[in-house]
Amino acid sequence: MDASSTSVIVTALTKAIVEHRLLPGSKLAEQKLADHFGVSRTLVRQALLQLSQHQLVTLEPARGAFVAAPSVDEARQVFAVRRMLECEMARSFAAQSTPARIRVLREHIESEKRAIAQEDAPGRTELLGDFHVRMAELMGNEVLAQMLGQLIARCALITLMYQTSRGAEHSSDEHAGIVRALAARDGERAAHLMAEHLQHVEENLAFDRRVPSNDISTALS
Amino acid sequence: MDASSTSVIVTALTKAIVEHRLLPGSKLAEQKLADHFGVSRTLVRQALLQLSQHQLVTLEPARGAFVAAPSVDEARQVFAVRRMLECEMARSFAAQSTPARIRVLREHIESEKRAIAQEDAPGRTELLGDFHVRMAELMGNEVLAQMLGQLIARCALITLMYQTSRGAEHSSDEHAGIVRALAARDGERAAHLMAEHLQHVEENLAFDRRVPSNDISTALS
DNA sequence: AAAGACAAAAGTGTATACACTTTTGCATCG
DNA sequence: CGATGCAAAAGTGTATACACTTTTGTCTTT
Repeated sequence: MDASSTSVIVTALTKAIVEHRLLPGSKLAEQKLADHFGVSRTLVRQALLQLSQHQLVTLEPARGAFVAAPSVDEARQVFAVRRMLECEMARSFAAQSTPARIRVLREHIESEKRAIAQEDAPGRTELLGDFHVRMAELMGNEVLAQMLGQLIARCALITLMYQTSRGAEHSSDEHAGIVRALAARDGERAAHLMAEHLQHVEENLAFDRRVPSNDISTALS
Repeated sequence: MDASSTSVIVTALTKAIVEHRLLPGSKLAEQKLADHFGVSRTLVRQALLQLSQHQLVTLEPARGAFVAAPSVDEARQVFAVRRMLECEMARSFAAQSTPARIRVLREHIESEKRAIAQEDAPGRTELLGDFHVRMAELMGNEVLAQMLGQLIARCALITLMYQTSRGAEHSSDEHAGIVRALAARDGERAAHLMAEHLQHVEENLAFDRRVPSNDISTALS
């Protein structure tokens, strides 16, 4: 029971959705995807089923699969969960901070800065999210890392349409601040900065323009 | 693209796994399950795919599906994530505590006590886990509730084999203590009690006997 | 010309078929 | 007697077939 062919499709679709090459509400017809990937509908269905569990795709009975259009409300809930997880994560990280780990994070921030300088919007957003996943991985907790990965992919659907280049720079600077606190093993400060950071990212969302959408009811609401 | 037939299978298998009618390591042959549920392998495969994403089942390429046997290490990681989430959850809950919500929790604890008195092991374990899911639901955060639900089902695979009746009573008492703190809107105390509670549940695991298993390598390790 | 009905087309939901891999049991050989 | 090899059996992985639902476009009726 192999997932390799399926996971290729999942990865490709995830990337396309998160990078907004597929807009929220877009129909994902099984046969078209099957043709595109050169496989049968069977594998496409498996992939769509997985994506629906990751909340990147919604399945409507007998109508098919559509790129998810998370509501602002849903995004808020996701951010609330991220705050719960990530503030504690920052605290724990500080307690078990090592020079090697700090170096990894600093290097990651360098990549962020490069992507921002080059105005590489998709790469930028991906890296800004990956900073948080990287932290989770460094803590050696795969469960946490996987969970955060899903939560962050889920927000990416929303953040990408709102986040401006300025917001990106701001985020990267805040990452740097968090790493400084971690390096100083100041868990309280790290947790506090993380909370503020997520607050800022979230604030960048709700008070901005609406999202372009392929879904009629969303577009006209 | 309906999931209704599939979800019946998912629910049934989840229940069977969590209640330990299917032991960790058991082979889940597609055709046998298909015969049992009176459907084709197609739907069974969909269900197994979902269960593997919930980490209740592991898929080995070309070898099939097996009931997951989470390692103690994995369980620890799950508990670490639960502590992060649930302590913060308790704090937030206290801040927005209402008499109605407290009542729901108190009533839930009554059910726990009944199940314990009747020595209903599966029901008891389910209810003890549901207390935490119930809290998440009362906070109106579906994302959180769904996530906790998965985490808790995942631990159930391990906890059920270790938790003694005494441990169950202890847990229920600790739930009551948490609710008292919530009712008093004492967020700090609620968070602290929640941390202790999860600590206790976790401690009940690792230092106990090994798990009976159908999986050879697990059984002989 | 607008509304409704109906038929064709498109697309999903499930079952089945078939290729390929792993497992199992037996026979052969050392 | 134990080990090796091989063939049958069992089981997974993917494709295809077919039933049924939704959508779409046209024709009729008012």
